[in-house]
Amino acid sequence: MKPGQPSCQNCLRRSRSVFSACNIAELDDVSVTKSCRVYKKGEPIFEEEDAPHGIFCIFSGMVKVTKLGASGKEHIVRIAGSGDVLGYRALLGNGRYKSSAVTIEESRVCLIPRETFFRLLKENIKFHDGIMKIVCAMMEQAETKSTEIAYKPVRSRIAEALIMLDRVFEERGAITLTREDLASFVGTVKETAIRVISDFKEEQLIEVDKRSIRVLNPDGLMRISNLYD
Amino acid sequence: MKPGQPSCQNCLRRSRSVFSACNIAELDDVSVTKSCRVYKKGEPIFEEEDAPHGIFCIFSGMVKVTKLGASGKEHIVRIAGSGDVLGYRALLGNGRYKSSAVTIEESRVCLIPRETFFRLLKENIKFHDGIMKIVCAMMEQAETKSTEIAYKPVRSRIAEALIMLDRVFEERGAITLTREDLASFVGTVKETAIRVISDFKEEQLIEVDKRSIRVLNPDGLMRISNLYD
DNA sequence: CGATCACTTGATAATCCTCAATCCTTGTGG
DNA sequence: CCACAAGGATTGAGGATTATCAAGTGATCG
Repeated sequence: MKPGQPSCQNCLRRSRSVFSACNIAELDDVSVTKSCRVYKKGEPIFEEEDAPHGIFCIFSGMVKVTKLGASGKEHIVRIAGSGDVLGYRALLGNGRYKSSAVTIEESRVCLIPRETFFRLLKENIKFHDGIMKIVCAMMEQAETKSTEIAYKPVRSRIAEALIMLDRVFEERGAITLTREDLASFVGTVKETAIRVISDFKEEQLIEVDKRSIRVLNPDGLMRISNLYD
Repeated sequence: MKPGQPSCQNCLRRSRSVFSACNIAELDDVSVTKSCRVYKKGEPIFEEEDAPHGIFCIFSGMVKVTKLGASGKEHIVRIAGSGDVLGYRALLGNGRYKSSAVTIEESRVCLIPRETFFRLLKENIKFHDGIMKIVCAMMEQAETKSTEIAYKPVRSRIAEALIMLDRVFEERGAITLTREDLASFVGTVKETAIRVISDFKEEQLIEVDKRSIRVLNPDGLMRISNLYD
């Protein structure tokens, strides 16, 4: 393990990550070959059309995965946190990144080189299976998302996003996304997001303190999310 | 091979499908274990929340893959044709179908049982790799689609869809989707789709004959698709 | 402690959906 | 082979939703 780098063996989120499929020797392999660094808030980890050199694993912090949409608007595809991996698709699909990853808070992120990744993939069936399951889950998520953007009104989409983000930000105790990021996560503009959020506050569904949103009534939000089904 | 069933060895689309990675013995395995049948136009092949028993391979015909959206509207996730496989995600992800597949014309479809599928997956690395690439490509496609539905106007989305469908319907010589299906493919309603299509006809970008649409000026459509980027 | 970034609000306007009525196409049964 | 039923396509009017623009106020950070 290189100096100043967190070891995979001691990674708090390991049990909940794909690397839970790896044995000690394999984790050692990863620890020795990876290189980690701290990204400041707002710093890009990789960008659309870059060529991949490995997969990234988030040790701590929060990252938004984005795609550039029409008229330069960025669409947030998903929010990734500690224990999540990024950039596997470009490697597996043998192409370039088709999205960018940018930290939304200071984050410590490890880069596991492609050779190590493919070695694990080949030698550890459970790891391979785990990656496959992630890709399938993401595919499903993306399809669901486009269906929802197409046919659910903004109010419902924001209600749903808040429920989902509440889980992602669980350990933070509150959702701390800018209104703009929240908007681009559900496919709308910040002004609209602001209005809906302030409605939800009125309706006591959430509690807002500056930048942070706390969900008070998930069932109520869930109902709104499905109101127009 | 069971009587009345097309053999994989002679499948016209084999060279362009994932099964191009298979050798004679493997194709034989598939041919012997699969079961094929003809689905009438509009007949479902599988439906959301069904449990998967294998993967489907389209021998001939056209199939729409759909998801149920808000207020019962169906969203067409993609259009699959001859040589395309369906239903792999539910098997790989170890879950149920999260979308439905319905024929949009009479189609001959083969069901390859899960055991055969997993056998191929395990024993043929190239096949495995091919499936992985498909899943990655579909994930990318879905993410792109949600970004576009979020930020591109209907006119642009329809322009783009026509270009893409033109390839899918290449051998038919024209795009033969109902206005309603085209609408639900781009995430709008049939009336809006009809108006945009008739604009495109006015502008000589396409040629319309009854139900079928022929693209005359792909570059013009491409320009419209990217107009608001 | 100023400057930058985020948030808020209101007015206005564009886009797109809904509803309703009508017409055309296609396929089917007599 | 014709007639009619059913499904698909079309058009127009009206209205809801959501985006845009503008003009602030409040927060945060070097």
